[in-house]
Amino acid sequence: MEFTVISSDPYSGARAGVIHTAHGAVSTPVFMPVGTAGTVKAVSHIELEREVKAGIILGNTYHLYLRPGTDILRKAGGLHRFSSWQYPILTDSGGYQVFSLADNRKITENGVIFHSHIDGSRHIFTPENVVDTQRIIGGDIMMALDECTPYPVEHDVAADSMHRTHRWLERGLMQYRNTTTLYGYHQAFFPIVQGSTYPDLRRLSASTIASRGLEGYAIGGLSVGEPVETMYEMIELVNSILPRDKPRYLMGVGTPANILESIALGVDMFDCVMPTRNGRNGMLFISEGIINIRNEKWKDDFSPVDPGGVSIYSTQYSKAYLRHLMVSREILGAQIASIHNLSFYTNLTREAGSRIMDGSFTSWKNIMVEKLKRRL
RNA sequence: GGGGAGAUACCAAAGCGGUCAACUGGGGCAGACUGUAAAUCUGCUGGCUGAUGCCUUCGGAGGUUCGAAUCCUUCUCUCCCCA
Repeated sequence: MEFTVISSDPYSGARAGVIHTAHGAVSTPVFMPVGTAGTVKAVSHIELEREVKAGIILGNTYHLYLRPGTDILRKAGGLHRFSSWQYPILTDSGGYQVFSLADNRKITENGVIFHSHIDGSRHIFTPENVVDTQRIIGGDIMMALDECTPYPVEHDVAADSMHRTHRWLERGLMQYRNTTTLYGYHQAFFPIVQGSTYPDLRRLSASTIASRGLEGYAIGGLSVGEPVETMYEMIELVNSILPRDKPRYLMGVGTPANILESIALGVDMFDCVMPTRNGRNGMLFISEGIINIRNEKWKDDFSPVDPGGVSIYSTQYSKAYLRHLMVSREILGAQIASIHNLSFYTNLTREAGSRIMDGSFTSWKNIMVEKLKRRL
């Protein structure tokens, strides 16, 4: 994997670049739709390619390990072939499930013991076997097993957790280096910075991880409930330490405004379930702000979902029709909302990239952030 | 013509003397959602009120009772069965 910074914004930390992977090049800044269980919910790969124009999508180790399971994935020849997606894939390690499935797991030094949310069966995820599973899934970028700490958390708890994540990184890295791809192409391995909202921990975590000489670096444990300003402070601090010549991936973020602000702080890669999950629940991110399409006020608004949208799904269907579909719980409603939101997100990061290259990023970003936060 | 059942809030449907402004569903309205246990979850849904509280409601009218959606009389209307 190769990353090239093409242009840097003179007024902020923003940069535009390209990541070259075995399954193609990805322009950054990039938004990566989340496809947890081998599918970006409600969106086919055809629409993902043609309408969303997604350059790379996510898969999840925990979920894919449980279903369909590693035997099937190996027989299929990896997730690309299994799901018929020919572009890059990044797989999360299951570290987020340490946070989101906190009631079903136990953390030990060796790894995380999960009780399957599907059938209750017991499974242990170690830094090593999570690499093995990701080798089988075959993502272009694999993530180290980390512990996504909740917020708020005591300093000493956050420190213990962070140090464990660092120890797990060493073990995962060893496994990564002692194993090889199963399908004939390179897979990168990204470590994850933790440290909650404590500057000293974030600084230590970033410098520890930056010293590993890897192909990209992720920032985890944010957008878990902390004030947004605190999140930005942590990003800025971490990015001042992470290498400039490698991609920086802010995990799980966020709103359109969050993404633009984070691009300004030097983040290159994003993923978030918001455009899909919130979309399925009626929240639409459009050029003028945020709307809840289920609201009564849209019942006779026959204007396009987003007149400023780039996808035909945004411009062809009316708000009134989409509201009808959502209120009636029709499947098409979830599809249109998801495709619209995702195309909005990918277009936003794409435009950020072109603004960085032509030097207009910062002024544009400042206007857009205010606009995109508005509730209509 | 004879016999029987029933009328409760937007709809359906509990309740059968006080703890009922009235269970529960649906519908409606609004909110939440940030590396997806989510096409999920939460709240409100007679009026006024920040809360307490107050006022008007259970087909209509009248009555019994300290007190009625609940008991009695009567009227109106629905539905079912037998002719």
